Amino acid sequence: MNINKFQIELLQWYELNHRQLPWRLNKDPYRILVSEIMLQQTRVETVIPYYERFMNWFPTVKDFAEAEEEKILKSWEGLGYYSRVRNLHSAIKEVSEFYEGKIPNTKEDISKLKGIGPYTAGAVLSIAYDKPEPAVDGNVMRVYSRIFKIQEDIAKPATRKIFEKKVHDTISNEDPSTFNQALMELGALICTPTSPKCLICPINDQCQAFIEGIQDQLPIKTKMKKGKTIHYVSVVVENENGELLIQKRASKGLLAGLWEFPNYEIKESETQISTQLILDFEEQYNGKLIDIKPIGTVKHKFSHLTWEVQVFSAQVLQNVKEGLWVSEKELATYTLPIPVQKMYELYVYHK
DNA sequence: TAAGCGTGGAC
DNA sequence: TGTCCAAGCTT
Repeated sequence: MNINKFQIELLQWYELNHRQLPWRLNKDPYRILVSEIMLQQTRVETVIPYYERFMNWFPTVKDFAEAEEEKILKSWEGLGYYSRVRNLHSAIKEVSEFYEGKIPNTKEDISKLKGIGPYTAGAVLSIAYDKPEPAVDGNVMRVYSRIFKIQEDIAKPATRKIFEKKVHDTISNEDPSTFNQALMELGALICTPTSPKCLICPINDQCQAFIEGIQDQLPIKTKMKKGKTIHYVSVVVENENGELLIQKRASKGLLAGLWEFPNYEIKESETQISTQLILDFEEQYNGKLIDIKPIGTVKHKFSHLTWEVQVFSAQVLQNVKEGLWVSEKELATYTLPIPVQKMYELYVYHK
C-alpha cells in the first residue's frame, strides 16, 4: 500500500465530510480530554447534550477541580460507567495541583492520571497536542482490520498492540491530530460495523477486505456471554410529611455512590414477597411499614447482568432513625441511576 | 487475562 | 424480545 496516498485521501475526505461537534471547536486539551472520557463506550448523539451541559457547569480545569462530589455525579447522571467521572475528577484535581492546571503533554505523565488508558492518552496527545501517537479504539480496529485484513480477535486485550504498531507505521506525522480523528470518523460514518458504505469509501481501492469482498467478515470479534438475572424487592417509602426514604449505594461496584430506594435481594422462587420485604426493612431501619402496595416491576439490563425488581410503595407513621428523607424537590439533586428513576416513575404514576 | 462496569439505539 | 453494540479502563 502507498502510505502517502492513503494519508492524503483520508485527510481530504475528512476535510470535506467530518461532522461539526462541540469538542471540535478548538484544541483546548481539557475540552478534548472531557470529550474522550465521555465518548468511551458511548454514542456521539448521546454525549452531545451531556458535554454541552458539562462545559457550562465546569468551563475550566479549575472549575471542575473545585466542584463538589454530588455535582460531578449529577453531571453524569444517565450516562453510565460512573467511575469515569470519579476518575476524571481525580485526574483533573491532580492536574490542578501538580501540573499548574495544564493537562500533561507526554505519554509518561498523562498515563499516570486515573481513568486515562492507552486510547485516551493517545487521543489527547494527538488531537490536542499534535503528537504522532496512535489512538486505537473500536473504530480504528474495525477500519484497520479491513484495510489490512488483520484477522486477530479484537475482543482480546493483547490485540490492540498489533493495531497500535500499524497506526504507528501509517500515521501522518504532518497532521496526526486530523489523521486520528479521520480514522475514527471514517469508522463512524463509512466503515460501520454492519453494512459498511464501501462504494463511497475514499480508500476502498486500498482496502484489502473490500478488494476480496470480505468486509462483512471483519473485524473478527468473539462474543461476550450475557450475564444472569438478580431479583430484588424494593420499596418507595413515604412519611407523614410526604418525604421519601433514599439510601446511598456502596462506594465500590455497580452504580457506586449513587442513590436508591431500600431494596433487598430475593430468590427467584420467593413467595410472600411483601412479608419478606417487611422483615428485611424492619431489620435494617427498625421502622414499621403500613399500607404496602405492589406498584409494578422494573427490569433493567446492564451490560453484564439483569435486575428484576418488584417495586412496592408504603408508608411509615413514625420516622425511622436511619436513612435519608428527602422531599421530591430535594430528590432531584441526588444522582439516581436509570433503574431507580424507573422505580420512581412507578411511584409517581400510582400516587 | 477475563470480568466488572451503564445506557439507549439499531436491527 | 434478543443481540450487539459505542471514541475503554481498572482490577
